[in-house]
Amino acid sequence: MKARLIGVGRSTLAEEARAEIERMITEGELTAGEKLNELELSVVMGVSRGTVREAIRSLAGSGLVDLIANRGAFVHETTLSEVQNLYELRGAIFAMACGAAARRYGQGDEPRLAEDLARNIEQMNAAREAEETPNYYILNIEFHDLLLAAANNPKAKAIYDNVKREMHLFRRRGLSIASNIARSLEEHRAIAEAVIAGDENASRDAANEHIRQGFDRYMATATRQRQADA
Amino acid sequence: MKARLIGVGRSTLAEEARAEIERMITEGELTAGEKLNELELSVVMGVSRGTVREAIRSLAGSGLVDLIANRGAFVHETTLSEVQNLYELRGAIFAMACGAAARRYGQGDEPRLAEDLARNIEQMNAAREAEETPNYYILNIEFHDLLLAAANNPKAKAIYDNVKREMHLFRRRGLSIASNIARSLEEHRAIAEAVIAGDENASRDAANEHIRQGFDRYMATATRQRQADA
DNA sequence: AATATGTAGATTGTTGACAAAATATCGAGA
DNA sequence: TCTCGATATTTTGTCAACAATCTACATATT
Repeated sequence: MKARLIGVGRSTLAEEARAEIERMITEGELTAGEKLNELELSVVMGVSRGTVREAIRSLAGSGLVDLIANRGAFVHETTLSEVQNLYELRGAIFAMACGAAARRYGQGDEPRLAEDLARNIEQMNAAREAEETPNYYILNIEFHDLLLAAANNPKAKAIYDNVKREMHLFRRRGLSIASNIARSLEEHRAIAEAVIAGDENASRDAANEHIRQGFDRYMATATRQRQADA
Repeated sequence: MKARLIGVGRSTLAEEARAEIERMITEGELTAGEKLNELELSVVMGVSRGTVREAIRSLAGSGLVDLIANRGAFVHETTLSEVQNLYELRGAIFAMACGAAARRYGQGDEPRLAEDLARNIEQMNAAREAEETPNYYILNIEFHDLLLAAANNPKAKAIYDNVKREMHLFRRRGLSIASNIARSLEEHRAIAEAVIAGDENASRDAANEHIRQGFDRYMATATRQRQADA
Protein backbone atom coordinates (compact mmCIF):
# COMPACT_ATOMS: atom_id res chain seq x y z
CA MET A 1 0.00 0.00 0.00
CA LYS A 2 1.42 3.27 -1.07
CA ALA A 3 -0.02 6.64 -1.87
CA ARG A 4 1.08 10.20 -2.07
CA LEU A 5 0.68 11.77 1.30
CA ILE A 6 -1.76 14.61 1.09
CA GLY A 7 -1.85 17.46 3.49
CA VAL A 8 1.67 16.80 4.71
CA GLY A 9 3.34 20.10 5.25
CA ARG A 10 0.06 21.74 4.52
CA SER A 11 -0.19 23.62 7.71
CA THR A 12 -2.42 26.17 9.28
CA LEU A 13 -3.75 29.28 7.60
CA ALA A 14 -1.68 31.40 9.94
CA GLU A 15 1.50 29.70 8.74
CA GLU A 16 0.58 30.33 5.13
CA ALA A 17 -0.20 33.92 5.98
CA ARG A 18 3.14 34.21 7.67
CA ALA A 19 4.91 32.87 4.60
CA GLU A 20 3.03 35.33 2.42
CA ILE A 21 3.87 38.33 4.60
CA GLU A 22 7.45 37.14 4.76
CA ARG A 23 7.50 37.03 0.97
CA MET A 24 6.03 40.52 0.76
CA ILE A 25 8.80 41.81 2.97
CA THR A 26 11.70 39.98 1.34
CA GLU A 27 10.48 40.91 -2.13
CA GLY A 28 10.06 44.53 -1.19
CA GLU A 29 6.29 44.88 -1.45
CA LEU A 30 6.46 45.95 2.15
CA THR A 31 9.38 48.29 2.70
CA ALA A 32 11.47 48.91 5.80
CA GLY A 33 9.67 50.96 8.41
CA GLU A 34 6.27 50.40 6.82
CA LYS A 35 3.36 49.63 9.06
CA LEU A 36 1.57 46.31 8.79
CA ASN A 37 -2.15 46.96 8.92
CA GLU A 38 -3.90 43.87 10.22
CA LEU A 39 -7.25 44.62 8.63
CA GLU A 40 -5.79 45.55 5.27
CA LEU A 41 -3.68 42.40 5.13
CA SER A 42 -6.58 40.22 6.17
CA VAL A 43 -8.70 41.60 3.33
CA VAL A 44 -5.93 41.18 0.76
CA MET A 45 -5.20 37.63 1.85
CA GLY A 46 -8.77 36.59 2.41
CA VAL A 47 -8.42 35.45 6.00
CA SER A 48 -9.57 36.88 9.27
CA ARG A 49 -7.73 39.55 11.14
CA GLY A 50 -6.93 37.18 13.98
CA THR A 51 -5.10 34.89 11.61
CA VAL A 52 -3.07 37.76 10.21
CA ARG A 53 -2.34 38.89 13.72
CA GLU A 54 -0.99 35.47 14.62
CA ALA A 55 1.17 35.46 11.50
CA ILE A 56 2.61 38.86 12.33
CA ARG A 57 3.36 37.86 15.89
CA SER A 58 5.28 34.81 14.77
CA LEU A 59 7.28 36.94 12.34
CA ALA A 60 8.30 39.24 15.15
CA GLY A 61 10.36 36.48 16.70
CA SER A 62 12.53 36.24 13.63
CA GLY A 63 13.49 39.89 13.69
CA LEU A 64 11.77 40.82 10.46
CA VAL A 65 9.08 42.81 12.23
CA ASP A 66 9.05 45.06 15.27
CA LEU A 67 6.03 45.12 17.56
CA ILE A 68 4.93 48.12 19.57
CA ALA A 69 2.06 47.60 21.96
CA ASN A 70 -1.13 49.37 20.92
CA ARG A 71 0.64 50.84 17.91
CA GLY A 72 1.13 47.84 15.69
CA ALA A 73 3.79 46.02 13.73
CA PHE A 74 6.41 47.61 11.51
CA VAL A 75 8.84 46.13 9.03
CA HIS A 76 12.18 46.20 10.78
CA GLU A 77 14.55 48.93 9.64
CA THR A 78 18.11 47.70 9.62
CA THR A 79 20.65 50.37 10.46
CA LEU A 80 24.26 50.38 9.34
CA SER A 81 25.54 49.54 12.81
CA GLU A 82 23.13 46.64 12.89
CA VAL A 83 24.58 45.37 9.64
CA GLN A 84 27.97 45.09 11.29
CA ASN A 85 26.38 43.25 14.19
CA LEU A 86 24.65 40.89 11.80
CA TYR A 87 27.90 40.17 10.02
CA GLU A 88 29.59 39.39 13.30
CA LEU A 89 26.77 37.17 14.42
CA ARG A 90 26.71 35.33 11.14
CA GLY A 91 30.47 34.93 11.28
CA ALA A 92 30.32 33.52 14.80
CA ILE A 93 27.74 30.93 13.88
CA PHE A 94 29.38 30.05 10.60
CA ALA A 95 32.75 29.64 12.26
CA MET A 96 31.25 27.41 14.89
CA ALA A 97 29.52 25.38 12.23
CA CYS A 98 32.74 24.91 10.27
CA GLY A 99 34.51 23.77 13.41
CA ALA A 100 31.75 21.29 14.15
CA ALA A 101 31.72 20.13 10.55
CA ALA A 102 35.46 19.50 10.71
CA ARG A 103 35.09 17.50 13.91
CA ARG A 104 32.20 15.47 12.54
CA TYR A 105 33.95 14.83 9.26
CA GLY A 106 37.02 13.71 11.13
CA GLN A 107 34.86 11.29 13.09
CA GLY A 108 33.38 9.90 9.89
CA ASP A 109 29.91 11.29 10.56
CA GLU A 110 29.69 13.20 7.29
CA PRO A 111 31.09 10.86 4.64
CA ARG A 112 29.71 12.81 1.68
CA LEU A 113 30.92 16.22 2.80
CA ALA A 114 34.25 16.12 1.02
CA GLU A 115 32.85 15.34 -2.40
CA ASP A 116 29.94 17.76 -1.95
CA LEU A 117 32.29 20.61 -1.11
CA ALA A 118 34.64 19.68 -3.95
CA ARG A 119 31.79 19.59 -6.44
CA ASN A 120 30.42 22.89 -5.20
CA ILE A 121 33.77 24.62 -5.47
CA GLU A 122 34.34 23.21 -8.93
CA GLN A 123 30.95 24.42 -10.12
CA MET A 124 31.61 27.78 -8.54
CA ASN A 125 34.89 28.07 -10.34
CA ALA A 126 33.14 27.22 -13.60
CA ALA A 127 30.49 29.86 -12.90
CA ARG A 128 33.21 32.39 -12.22
CA GLU A 129 35.02 31.64 -15.46
CA ALA A 130 31.77 31.79 -17.43
CA GLU A 131 30.82 34.94 -15.54
CA GLU A 132 27.45 33.48 -14.65
CA THR A 133 26.76 35.61 -11.62
CA PRO A 134 23.32 34.20 -10.76
CA ASN A 135 24.68 30.67 -10.66
CA TYR A 136 27.54 31.85 -8.52
CA TYR A 137 25.09 33.37 -6.11
CA ILE A 138 23.14 30.13 -5.72
CA LEU A 139 26.29 28.06 -5.36
CA ASN A 140 27.62 30.46 -2.77
CA ILE A 141 24.55 29.90 -0.64
CA GLU A 142 24.83 26.17 -1.16
CA PHE A 143 28.41 26.19 0.04
CA HIS A 144 27.45 27.73 3.34
CA ASP A 145 24.43 25.49 3.69
CA LEU A 146 26.53 22.39 3.17
CA LEU A 147 28.69 23.31 6.12
CA LEU A 148 25.77 24.36 8.27
CA ALA A 149 24.11 21.03 7.54
CA ALA A 150 27.29 19.12 8.34
CA ALA A 151 27.45 20.84 11.72
CA ASN A 152 24.21 19.09 12.59
CA ASN A 153 22.98 21.92 14.79
CA PRO A 154 19.39 22.77 13.78
CA LYS A 155 19.01 25.70 16.11
CA ALA A 156 22.22 27.27 14.87
CA LYS A 157 21.03 26.78 11.32
CA ALA A 158 17.70 28.42 12.08
CA ILE A 159 19.41 31.46 13.57
CA TYR A 160 21.84 31.59 10.66
CA ASP A 161 18.98 31.59 8.19
CA ASN A 162 17.22 34.38 10.04
CA VAL A 163 20.34 36.50 10.06
CA LYS A 164 20.99 35.78 6.42
CA ARG A 165 17.50 36.84 5.46
CA GLU A 166 17.72 40.05 7.43
CA MET A 167 21.03 40.89 5.80
CA HIS A 168 19.66 40.08 2.40
CA LEU A 169 16.92 42.57 3.12
CA PHE A 170 19.40 45.34 3.72
CA ARG A 171 21.64 44.85 0.74
CA ARG A 172 19.26 44.59 -2.14
CA ARG A 173 21.97 45.56 -4.54
CA GLY A 174 24.28 42.77 -5.57
CA LEU A 175 27.89 42.88 -4.54
CA SER A 176 29.19 40.77 -7.33
CA ILE A 177 32.36 42.26 -8.64
CA ALA A 178 34.63 39.85 -10.48
CA SER A 179 37.63 40.34 -8.24
CA ASN A 180 35.44 39.85 -5.17
CA ILE A 181 34.20 36.54 -6.52
CA ALA A 182 37.72 35.32 -7.13
CA ARG A 183 38.81 36.18 -3.61
CA SER A 184 35.69 34.72 -2.08
CA LEU A 185 36.31 31.50 -3.95
CA GLU A 186 39.82 31.28 -2.58
CA GLU A 187 38.49 31.67 0.92
CA HIS A 188 36.02 28.88 0.28
CA ARG A 189 38.87 26.64 -0.78
CA ALA A 190 40.72 27.41 2.42
CA ILE A 191 37.68 26.60 4.53
CA ALA A 192 36.99 23.35 2.73
CA GLU A 193 40.61 22.32 3.07
CA ALA A 194 40.66 22.91 6.81
CA VAL A 195 37.36 21.12 7.32
CA ILE A 196 38.39 18.08 5.30
CA ALA A 197 41.64 18.01 7.26
CA GLY A 198 39.47 17.70 10.35
CA ASP A 199 41.16 20.72 11.89
CA GLU A 200 38.57 22.44 14.07
CA ASN A 201 40.56 25.50 14.97
CA ALA A 202 41.81 26.12 11.44
CA SER A 203 38.26 25.71 10.15
CA ARG A 204 36.92 28.24 12.60
CA ASP A 205 39.65 30.71 11.78
CA ALA A 206 39.18 30.33 8.03
CA ALA A 207 35.43 30.79 8.37
CA ASN A 208 35.82 33.83 10.58
CA GLU A 209 38.26 35.33 8.13
CA HIS A 210 35.88 34.69 5.24
CA ILE A 211 33.00 36.52 6.90
CA ARG A 212 35.30 39.34 7.99
CA GLN A 213 36.56 39.76 4.44
CA GLY A 214 32.98 39.64 3.24
CA PHE A 215 32.13 42.50 5.55
CA ASP A 216 35.09 44.52 4.32
CA ARG A 217 34.07 43.89 0.71
CA TYR A 218 30.56 44.90 1.58
CA MET A 219 31.65 48.13 3.20
CA ALA A 220 33.93 48.97 0.30
CA THR A 221 31.18 48.37 -2.23
CA ALA A 222 28.60 50.23 -0.17
CA THR A 223 30.89 53.22 0.16
CA ARG A 224 31.61 53.19 -3.54
CA GLN A 225 27.93 53.02 -4.38
CA ARG A 226 27.15 55.82 -1.98
CA GLN A 227 29.78 57.98 -3.68
CA ALA A 228 28.37 57.07 -7.08
CA ASP A 229 24.89 58.07 -5.94
CA ALA A 230 26.04 61.46 -4.69
CA MET B 1 7.41 69.46 35.86
CA LYS B 2 7.81 66.01 37.19
CA ALA B 3 5.52 63.11 37.92
CA ARG B 4 5.66 59.41 38.35
CA LEU B 5 5.18 57.63 35.05
CA ILE B 6 2.14 55.42 35.16
CA GLY B 7 1.54 52.45 32.93
CA VAL B 8 5.16 52.24 31.84
CA GLY B 9 6.16 48.66 31.26
CA ARG B 10 2.59 47.58 31.56
CA SER B 11 2.10 45.90 28.27
CA THR B 12 -0.51 43.72 26.70
CA LEU B 13 -2.25 40.85 28.42
CA ALA B 14 -0.65 38.42 26.00
CA GLU B 15 2.80 39.59 27.05
CA GLU B 16 1.97 39.08 30.70
CA ALA B 17 0.56 35.68 29.89
CA ARG B 18 3.75 34.84 28.04
CA ALA B 19 5.85 35.85 31.01
CA GLU B 20 3.71 33.72 33.29
CA ILE B 21 3.92 30.64 31.07
CA GLU B 22 7.64 31.21 30.75
CA ARG B 23 7.90 31.26 34.51
CA MET B 24 5.88 28.08 34.79
CA ILE B 25 8.28 26.34 32.46
CA THR B 26 11.51 27.64 33.94
CA GLU B 27 10.34 26.91 37.47
CA GLY B 28 9.28 23.42 36.54
CA GLU B 29 5.52 23.72 37.00
CA LEU B 30 5.31 22.65 33.41
CA THR B 31 7.76 19.85 32.73
CA ALA B 32 9.55 18.90 29.53
CA GLY B 33 7.31 17.22 27.00
CA GLU B 34 4.15 18.32 28.75
CA LYS B 35 1.31 19.61 26.66
CA LEU B 36 0.12 23.18 27.02
CA ASN B 37 -3.66 23.17 27.09
CA GLU B 38 -4.93 26.53 25.88
CA LEU B 39 -8.27 26.36 27.63
CA GLU B 40 -6.82 25.15 30.89
CA LEU B 41 -4.21 27.89 30.94
CA SER B 42 -6.77 30.54 30.05
CA VAL B 43 -8.93 29.52 33.00
CA VAL B 44 -6.01 29.43 35.41
CA MET B 45 -4.73 32.81 34.28
CA GLY B 46 -8.09 34.46 33.91
CA VAL B 47 -7.73 35.56 30.30
CA SER B 48 -9.31 34.38 27.09
CA ARG B 49 -8.03 31.43 25.13
CA GLY B 50 -6.98 33.65 22.24
CA THR B 51 -4.70 35.60 24.51
CA VAL B 52 -3.10 32.43 25.84
CA ARG B 53 -2.74 31.20 22.30
CA GLU B 54 -0.89 34.36 21.32
CA ALA B 55 1.39 33.98 24.32
CA ILE B 56 2.21 30.40 23.42
CA ARG B 57 2.94 31.30 19.82
CA SER B 58 5.40 33.97 20.85
CA LEU B 59 7.12 31.51 23.16
CA ALA B 60 7.61 29.08 20.30
CA GLY B 61 10.04 31.48 18.65
CA SER B 62 12.35 31.28 21.64
CA GLY B 63 12.63 27.51 21.49
CA LEU B 64 10.96 26.88 24.83
CA VAL B 65 7.92 25.20 23.29
CA ASP B 66 7.35 23.19 20.15
CA LEU B 67 4.26 23.68 18.03
CA ILE B 68 2.57 20.91 16.09
CA ALA B 69 -0.29 21.93 13.85
CA ASN B 70 -3.66 20.71 15.05
CA ARG B 71 -2.03 18.96 17.96
CA GLY B 72 -0.94 21.78 20.17
CA ALA B 73 2.10 23.12 21.97
CA PHE B 74 4.52 21.11 24.07
CA VAL B 75 7.27 22.12 26.43
CA HIS B 76 10.47 21.51 24.52
CA GLU B 77 12.40 18.40 25.52
CA THR B 78 16.11 18.99 25.34
CA THR B 79 18.10 15.92 24.39
CA LEU B 80 21.71 15.28 25.31
CA SER B 81 22.92 15.87 21.78
CA GLU B 82 21.06 19.16 21.82
CA VAL B 83 22.90 20.14 24.97
CA GLN B 84 26.17 19.87 23.14
CA ASN B 85 24.75 21.96 20.32
CA LEU B 86 23.58 24.58 22.79
CA TYR B 87 27.00 24.71 24.40
CA GLU B 88 28.61 25.23 21.03
CA LEU B 89 26.15 27.89 20.05
CA ARG B 90 26.57 29.70 23.32
CA GLY B 91 30.33 29.46 22.97
CA ALA B 92 30.23 30.89 19.47
CA ILE B 93 28.18 33.88 20.52
CA PHE B 94 30.12 34.46 23.69
CA ALA B 95 33.42 34.29 21.86
CA MET B 96 32.16 36.76 19.28
CA ALA B 97 30.94 39.05 22.04
CA CYS B 98 34.31 38.96 23.81
CA GLY B 99 36.05 39.79 20.56
CA ALA B 100 33.70 42.71 19.96
CA ALA B 101 34.08 43.84 23.56
CA ALA B 102 37.87 43.83 23.18
CA ARG B 103 37.63 45.89 20.01
CA ARG B 104 35.22 48.36 21.53
CA TYR B 105 37.24 48.71 24.72
CA GLY B 106 40.34 49.30 22.65
CA GLN B 107 38.50 52.05 20.82
CA GLY B 108 37.46 53.64 24.10
CA ASP B 109 33.77 52.85 23.62
CA GLU B 110 33.43 50.99 26.92
CA PRO B 111 35.35 53.06 29.47
CA ARG B 112 33.82 51.35 32.50
CA LEU B 113 34.39 47.78 31.33
CA ALA B 114 37.81 47.33 32.92
CA GLU B 115 36.73 48.31 36.41
CA ASP B 116 33.45 46.41 36.14
CA LEU B 117 35.24 43.21 35.18
CA ALA B 118 37.88 43.72 37.87
CA ARG B 119 35.25 44.27 40.52
CA ASN B 120 33.26 41.24 39.38
CA ILE B 121 36.30 38.99 39.46
CA GLU B 122 37.30 40.27 42.86
CA GLN B 123 33.82 39.61 44.27
CA MET B 124 33.84 36.21 42.67
CA ASN B 125 37.11 35.38 44.27
CA ALA B 126 35.72 36.48 47.64
CA ALA B 127 32.64 34.31 47.09
CA ARG B 128 34.87 31.37 46.27
CA GLU B 129 36.97 31.80 49.41
CA ALA B 130 33.85 32.17 51.55
CA GLU B 131 32.29 29.23 49.72
CA GLU B 132 29.16 31.23 49.00
CA THR B 133 27.95 29.26 46.03
CA PRO B 134 24.72 31.22 45.38
CA ASN B 135 26.65 34.47 45.18
CA TYR B 136 29.15 32.87 42.89
CA TYR B 137 26.34 31.79 40.62
CA ILE B 138 24.94 35.30 40.35
CA LEU B 139 28.35 36.84 39.79
CA ASN B 140 29.11 34.26 37.13
CA ILE B 141 26.04 35.33 35.18
CA GLU B 142 26.96 38.97 35.67
CA PHE B 143 30.44 38.37 34.26
CA HIS B 144 29.04 37.03 31.04
CA ASP B 145 26.41 39.73 30.85
CA LEU B 146 29.02 42.45 31.24
CA LEU B 147 30.83 41.19 28.17
CA LEU B 148 27.65 40.65 26.19
CA ALA B 149 26.62 44.21 27.00
CA ALA B 150 30.01 45.57 26.01
CA ALA B 151 29.71 43.85 22.64
CA ASN B 152 26.76 46.14 21.95
CA ASN B 153 24.94 43.56 19.83
CA PRO B 154 21.35 43.33 21.04
CA LYS B 155 20.33 40.53 18.75
CA ALA B 156 23.29 38.42 19.81
CA LYS B 157 22.40 39.10 23.42
CA ALA B 158 18.81 38.03 22.85
CA ILE B 159 19.91 34.76 21.29
CA TYR B 160 22.43 34.21 24.04
CA ASP B 161 19.76 34.67 26.67
CA ASN B 162 17.46 32.22 24.93
CA VAL B 163 20.18 29.61 24.76
CA LYS B 164 21.14 30.20 28.35
CA ARG B 165 17.58 29.73 29.50
CA GLU B 166 17.13 26.54 27.54
CA MET B 167 20.36 25.15 28.99
CA HIS B 168 19.32 26.15 32.46
CA LEU B 169 16.16 24.15 31.91
CA PHE B 170 18.12 21.03 31.16
CA ARG B 171 20.54 21.10 34.03
CA ARG B 172 18.45 21.74 37.06
CA ARG B 173 21.12 20.32 39.29
CA GLY B 174 23.94 22.65 40.17
CA LEU B 175 27.40 21.91 38.93
CA SER B 176 29.24 23.77 41.58
CA ILE B 177 32.17 21.76 42.76
CA ALA B 178 34.87 23.75 44.47
CA SER B 179 37.66 22.82 42.08
CA ASN B 180 35.40 23.69 39.13
CA ILE B 181 34.81 27.14 40.55
CA ALA B 182 38.50 27.75 40.95
CA ARG B 183 39.25 26.76 37.37
CA SER B 184 36.33 28.72 36.00
CA LEU B 185 37.58 31.77 37.83
CA GLU B 186 41.00 31.43 36.27
CA GLU B 187 39.40 31.28 32.83
CA HIS B 188 37.46 34.43 33.62
CA ARG B 189 40.70 36.16 34.50
CA ALA B 190 42.20 35.11 31.19
CA ILE B 191 39.21 36.44 29.27
CA ALA B 192 39.18 39.76 31.09
CA GLU B 193 42.90 40.16 30.54
CA ALA B 194 42.63 39.59 26.79
CA VAL B 195 39.66 41.93 26.47
CA ILE B 196 41.29 44.74 28.42
CA ALA B 197 44.39 44.29 26.28
CA GLY B 198 42.14 44.96 23.31
CA ASP B 199 43.20 41.70 21.69
CA GLU B 200 40.25 40.45 19.67
CA ASN B 201 41.65 37.09 18.68
CA ALA B 202 42.96 36.26 22.13
CA SER B 203 39.61 37.25 23.63
CA ARG B 204 37.74 34.99 21.25
CA ASP B 205 40.05 32.09 21.94
CA ALA B 206 39.88 32.53 25.70
CA ALA B 207 36.09 32.71 25.59
CA ASN B 208 35.85 29.65 23.37
CA GLU B 209 38.13 27.76 25.68
CA HIS B 210 36.07 28.77 28.69
CA ILE B 211 32.84 27.44 27.22
CA ARG B 212 34.55 24.29 25.99
CA GLN B 213 35.95 23.64 29.47
CA GLY B 214 32.52 24.35 30.88
CA PHE B 215 31.06 21.70 28.63
CA ASP B 216 33.69 19.19 29.70
CA ARG B 217 33.02 19.96 33.35
CA TYR B 218 29.33 19.57 32.70
CA MET B 219 29.76 16.21 31.02
CA ALA B 220 32.06 14.99 33.80
CA THR B 221 29.60 16.03 36.48
CA ALA B 222 26.63 14.64 34.58
CA THR B 223 28.37 11.30 34.13
CA ARG B 224 29.31 11.19 37.78
CA GLN B 225 25.76 11.97 38.83
CA ARG B 226 24.39 9.33 36.51
CA GLN B 227 26.71 6.76 38.06
CA ALA B 228 25.68 7.88 41.52
CA ASP B 229 22.03 7.47 40.57
CA ALA B 230 22.55 3.94 39.32
C1' DA C 1 1.27 81.92 14.45
C1' DA C 2 1.93 78.53 17.63
C1' DT C 3 0.26 75.54 21.01
C1' DA C 4 -3.19 73.18 23.52
C1' DT C 5 -7.78 70.83 23.67
C1' DG C 6 -11.52 68.24 22.11
C1' DT C 7 -13.75 65.12 19.00
C1' DA C 8 -14.31 61.62 15.25
C1' DG C 9 -12.28 57.96 12.90
C1' DA C 10 -9.17 54.25 12.49
C1' DT C 11 -6.47 50.49 14.51
C1' DT C 12 -5.14 47.34 17.91
C1' DG C 13 -6.38 44.36 22.06
C1' DT C 14 -9.46 40.94 23.84
C1' DT C 15 -13.16 38.00 23.98
C1' DG C 16 -16.65 34.30 23.02
C1' DA C 17 -18.65 31.34 19.51
C1' DC C 18 -18.44 28.13 15.74
C1' DA C 19 -15.89 24.75 12.58
C1' DA C 20 -12.44 21.29 11.96
C1' DA C 21 -9.27 18.14 13.58
C1' DA C 22 -7.46 14.99 16.92
C1' DT C 23 -8.06 12.03 20.89
C1' DA C 24 -10.57 9.03 23.93
C1' DT C 25 -14.30 5.79 24.60
C1' DC C 26 -16.70 1.78 23.77
C1' DG C 27 -18.51 -2.16 21.53
C1' DA C 28 -18.32 -5.86 17.81
C1' DG C 29 -15.92 -9.46 15.77
C1' DA C 30 -11.90 -12.56 15.35
C1' DT D 1 -8.03 -11.06 25.01
C1' DC D 2 -6.97 -8.31 21.28
C1' DT D 3 -7.73 -5.52 17.25
C1' DC D 4 -10.47 -2.74 14.44
C1' DG D 5 -13.74 0.73 13.70
C1' DA D 6 -17.63 3.81 14.80
C1' DT D 7 -18.98 7.42 17.91
C1' DA D 8 -18.49 10.96 21.51
C1' DT D 9 -15.60 14.16 23.65
C1' DT D 10 -11.94 17.16 23.82
C1' DT D 11 -8.89 20.45 21.78
C1' DT D 12 -7.20 23.32 18.28
C1' DG D 13 -8.11 26.53 14.22
C1' DT D 14 -10.69 30.34 12.55
C1' DC D 15 -13.75 33.95 12.69
C1' DA D 16 -16.57 38.10 13.81
C1' DA D 17 -17.88 41.39 17.37
C1' DC D 18 -16.86 44.47 21.21
C1' DA D 19 -13.66 47.33 24.03
C1' DA D 20 -9.55 50.09 24.59
C1' DT D 21 -6.16 52.84 22.58
C1' DC D 22 -4.10 55.67 19.36
C1' DT D 23 -4.11 59.12 15.36
C1' DA D 24 -5.60 62.96 12.72
C1' DC D 25 -8.01 66.85 12.18
C1' DA D 26 -10.59 70.72 13.51
C1' DT D 27 -11.34 74.21 16.94
C1' DA D 28 -10.19 77.19 20.64
C1' DT D 29 -6.77 79.89 23.31
C1' DT D 30 -2.73 82.59 24.12
